[in-house]
Amino acid sequence: MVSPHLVADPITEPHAKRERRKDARPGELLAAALDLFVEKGFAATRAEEVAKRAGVSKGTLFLYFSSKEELFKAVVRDSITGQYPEWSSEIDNFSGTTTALLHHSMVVWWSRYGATKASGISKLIMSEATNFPELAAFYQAEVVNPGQELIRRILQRGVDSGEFRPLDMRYGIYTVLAPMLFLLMWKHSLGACVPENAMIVPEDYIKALIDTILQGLCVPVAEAKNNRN
Amino acid sequence: MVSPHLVADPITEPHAKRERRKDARPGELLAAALDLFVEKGFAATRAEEVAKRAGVSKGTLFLYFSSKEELFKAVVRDSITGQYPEWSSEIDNFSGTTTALLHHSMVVWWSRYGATKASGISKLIMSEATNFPELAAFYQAEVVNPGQELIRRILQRGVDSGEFRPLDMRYGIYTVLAPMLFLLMWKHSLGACVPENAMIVPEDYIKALIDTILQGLCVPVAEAKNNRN
DNA sequence: TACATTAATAACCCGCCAGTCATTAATTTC
DNA sequence: GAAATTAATGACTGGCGGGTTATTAATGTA
Repeated sequence: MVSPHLVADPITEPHAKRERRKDARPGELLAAALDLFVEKGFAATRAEEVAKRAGVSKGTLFLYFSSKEELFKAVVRDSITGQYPEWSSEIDNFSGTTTALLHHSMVVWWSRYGATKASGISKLIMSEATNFPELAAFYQAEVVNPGQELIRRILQRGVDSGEFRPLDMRYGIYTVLAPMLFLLMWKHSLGACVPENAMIVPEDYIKALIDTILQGLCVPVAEAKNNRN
Repeated sequence: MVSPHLVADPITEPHAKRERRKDARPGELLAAALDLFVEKGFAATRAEEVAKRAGVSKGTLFLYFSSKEELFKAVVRDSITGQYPEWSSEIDNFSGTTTALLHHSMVVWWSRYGATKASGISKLIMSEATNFPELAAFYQAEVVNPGQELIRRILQRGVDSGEFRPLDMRYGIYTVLAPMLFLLMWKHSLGACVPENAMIVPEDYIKALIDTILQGLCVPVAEAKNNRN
């Protein structure tokens, strides 16, 4: 998680019973909640188990967060939203081609988000949005909309420079977003239960993906004339 | 669902109490289960509610399906797996270009599966795979593997004919699969809770997608020379 | 040391739900 | 139309889990 712990992990370094540590509790509870939400989903995560992992009783959890939903919102704010400003300025300051920027952004997004525990939150939301509409609305407003805006800026940069063909931005962003979110979903769903031979290697997937996104499946018209067999 | 009902919908045409209709019950229970699994997911669907929607008591449900998991497997076999033979032969018999075949397949897949209730099953599995590993394994074996094989055959046809560039099939299939499954996920998750302006229109999404898949984002090298601005 | 404050606890409440089983009654058999 | 068969029922069980609260005890204050 993002928030710094004020003390050592309560699991590895157990404390005396009934120790009073008001400042440290929220961070420890958020860390435990992130772990369990990602592992089991929102509905299937038990408040008591979150408390236990954080080294406190269930009563203490509800002392710091008024409900399971509020706990979840706090986890999202703690582990996702905070990264946007940094990404935004990286896009602004990038000096290479937009092709390189796009490539770079996808690889970096995966290594700094997709490959981390926090990405399980995105999977959780897509999984449980319809059962918890308020959480979905919260996520749409605070995570999805700002995130899509970042992609839009990258693609617009390519169109403006003449590198990319003109795009309907309303759907163009999904050219990038859809395969990346699919990879994320896969990693946290079937990818976790699948036989060796059906495994996706994220780095290889992204490499193959970028190639197709940029050039398409078709043989370029110019080459096609020479290669006809 | 696919299986034909042997009698009219028990909801719209209620029957006398304790009517004995052994032949009709399984189909009605499968239909009710599909509705509710798609609407609420596997874990959140209540056996009693399935029974109620099918017009029977909970006891009767367990008379025909030994557990909730067996009920789910029966729903999958009833509503998805049955379609594969037809799709397979359509691919074999298609006589146009592979570009046209790919386009056609994606549109048809959406209209005959993605846009229907049954597609909610795919969303459900990606959502709950980690909580129900046996269901995930079942789905991987009976749905995912055969489905990916169909896509592979389409792409290989294009490579063989010289229309498509050579592809690493291990990842090439995801060029097609990922955006389509993302659309499906979206429709059944955030897409169901999202404001008007963030809505995805599947037909427009697919149109934009196919264009990019085939040609890529980049301006073709040949044109780029003329268009430089 | 005595008292006040409050962090932390554990028992408790209440509603839910997968799966069971004894009972009921519709249908079949003779 | 009586007996046998079996489809269907609904009450019941056992366990779970979000949230509450009376109680306990750690810490601060004087």
